[in-house]
Amino acid sequence: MEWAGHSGHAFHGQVIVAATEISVLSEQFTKIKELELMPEKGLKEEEKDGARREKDHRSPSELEAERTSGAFQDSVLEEEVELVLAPSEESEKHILTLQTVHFTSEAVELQDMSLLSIQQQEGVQVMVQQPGPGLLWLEEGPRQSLQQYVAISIQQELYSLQEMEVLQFHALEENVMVASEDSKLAVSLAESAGLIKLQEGQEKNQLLAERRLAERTKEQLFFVETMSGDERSDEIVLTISNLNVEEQEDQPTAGQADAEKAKSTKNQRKTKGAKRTFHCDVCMFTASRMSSFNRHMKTHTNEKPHLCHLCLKTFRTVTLLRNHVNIHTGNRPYKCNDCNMAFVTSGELVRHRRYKHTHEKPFKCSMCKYASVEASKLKRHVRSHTGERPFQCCQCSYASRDTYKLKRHMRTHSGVHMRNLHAYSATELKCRYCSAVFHERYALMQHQKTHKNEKRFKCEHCSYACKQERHMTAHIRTHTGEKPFTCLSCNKCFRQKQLLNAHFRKYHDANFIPTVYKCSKCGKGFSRWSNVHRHSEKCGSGEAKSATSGKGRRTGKRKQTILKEAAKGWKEAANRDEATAEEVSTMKGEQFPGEMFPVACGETTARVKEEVDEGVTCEMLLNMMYK
DNA sequence: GTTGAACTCGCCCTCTGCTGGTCGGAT
DNA sequence: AATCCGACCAGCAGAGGGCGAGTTCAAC
Repeated sequence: MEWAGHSGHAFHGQVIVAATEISVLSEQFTKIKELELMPEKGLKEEEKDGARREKDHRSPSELEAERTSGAFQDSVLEEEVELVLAPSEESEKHILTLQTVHFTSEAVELQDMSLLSIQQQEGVQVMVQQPGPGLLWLEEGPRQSLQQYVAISIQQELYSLQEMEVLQFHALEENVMVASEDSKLAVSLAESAGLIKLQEGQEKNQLLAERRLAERTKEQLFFVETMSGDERSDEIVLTISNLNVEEQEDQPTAGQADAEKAKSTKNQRKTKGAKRTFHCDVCMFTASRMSSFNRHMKTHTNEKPHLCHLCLKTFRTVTLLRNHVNIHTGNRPYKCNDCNMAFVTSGELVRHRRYKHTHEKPFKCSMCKYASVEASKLKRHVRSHTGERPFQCCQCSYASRDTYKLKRHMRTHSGVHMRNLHAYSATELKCRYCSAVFHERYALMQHQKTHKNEKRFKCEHCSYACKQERHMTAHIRTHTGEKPFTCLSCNKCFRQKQLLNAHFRKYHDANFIPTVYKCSKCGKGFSRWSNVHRHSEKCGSGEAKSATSGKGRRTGKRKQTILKEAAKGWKEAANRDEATAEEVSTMKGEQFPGEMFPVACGETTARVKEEVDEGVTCEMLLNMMYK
């Protein structure tokens, strides 16, 4: 395994190899990197034409680079360095200790290069201590398990992903039967993932340790992944997963043709009998096919190689890019037959038709009659039953049942709310009740509340005080004698408009029937309720009865309250379908027949009938119900 | 490996109900 | 003169509809 950096930096790792003579120039790695820019293509080429042909297409400089690398590899054979990559327990993840071994040779052009050997220490994670690029040494240990994972953590402050951008592997493709030096494939670490396969049949120049490995195992398949560590650890995690599942019989040799390869692949699977299962090291994902596994692993990366040339937005797949471009071009091939709507995908059209036309709602609530077009809507709805509020406001105790409500709520902590209430106002905001001045509307409102129930308007001519300015205005006229309201019929003048209105009704309105309040004991009539009350205390009758225009026994205000309450109850009953609209409409205009109202309202109806009784028509009630 | 369908997530919108403040008319 | 009450408005929250776009999966 080789690591190569760019921009003159090199981080060169070699599988199970060490050397005292290293003559690898950074620019050679740059060329390797160029090859790696199209790893999939390279992979395809190799799979199609074989490793040797792929090599033959390389430029002379690339060949030179490879020869150099080969020389390096040859040389390192002379001085083997101990390395350990010893998987043990099945499906167990190991953390390797990285130790550094410095080169002593003066010939090493990469002066900062150091050598890393890896020793397994289960559960222990040791960081690289010294800065600068180095060699990563891996040696496969006793092959005991079906799946083995090795995670190597390297502090990001020492080696950024950019510095380790290029990672060159041996055969990377599933079931690729060639894993010779010549079939090296480049995979960018920026892609975060790649496969390395070590297997039987290494060529002469293959690394010694690889030979050891091959001797012990006929096939080793590693999945190598890099990712940024979390914010706290600030490190790069290199995960090497040994995907070798079981020893295979009748395995084809490296020199077989493509047709043979496909056949052999089938044979392998057939021979194996059991299906391979690929487990994602990052999440719980498993896949039975390598292609699915690879595709899934891309979801853990930010790799989006497909660029929209119109807005420079990038996408993971060609399909996504194509859909996106359709948005630019307005190309919406899926048109609704029932309206003029059109969509990019067929799924959107189906959903649209369910919402607008077919009203098919496959997702039904088990607790009520609610049904929805989409599962997410049902999930959201169920929270209204469970009371679950998983979205907590970070600034107050409010929690919402969905993300949008929380977002909308957050506006009360800023945006609309803040601008209206808490924004600084250059103009002075004066208190309407005193001389206080504020520059924030919220502060003004809070201050003005302190004036509530305060008789802040005080007469300068007497001790009179009141709460409202309009009352003070009327009072002042008692001192000034001003009477601005004149009766158009008799020219009599009044200080208040309402006094003029009362005068007009009493003396100039022929239809006006004055309210008479009668004492329930003696029947004496009064024009004001307060006079009846005062009289009844002397008369000993207790409660006086209102006889407003002879239509009721309660005061108008009390009757209104009763009717309002009853109307509310009836309306609720009507909403529960206990009274149809048709039934209700037939009541209109009729004298109050309580028995015609919904049975559920019987109690309320009876009370109203008792307390309000005659003079109340259904129309009056219905107007209250449906106004 | 590609592709399309199904699935999923997230955003924005409307409708509705509740609450508090203000104002003017009624009592 | 004092108080009550309804209309109106603004702000907020609950519930649900509609759709854009990303992800997963299986067939080819």
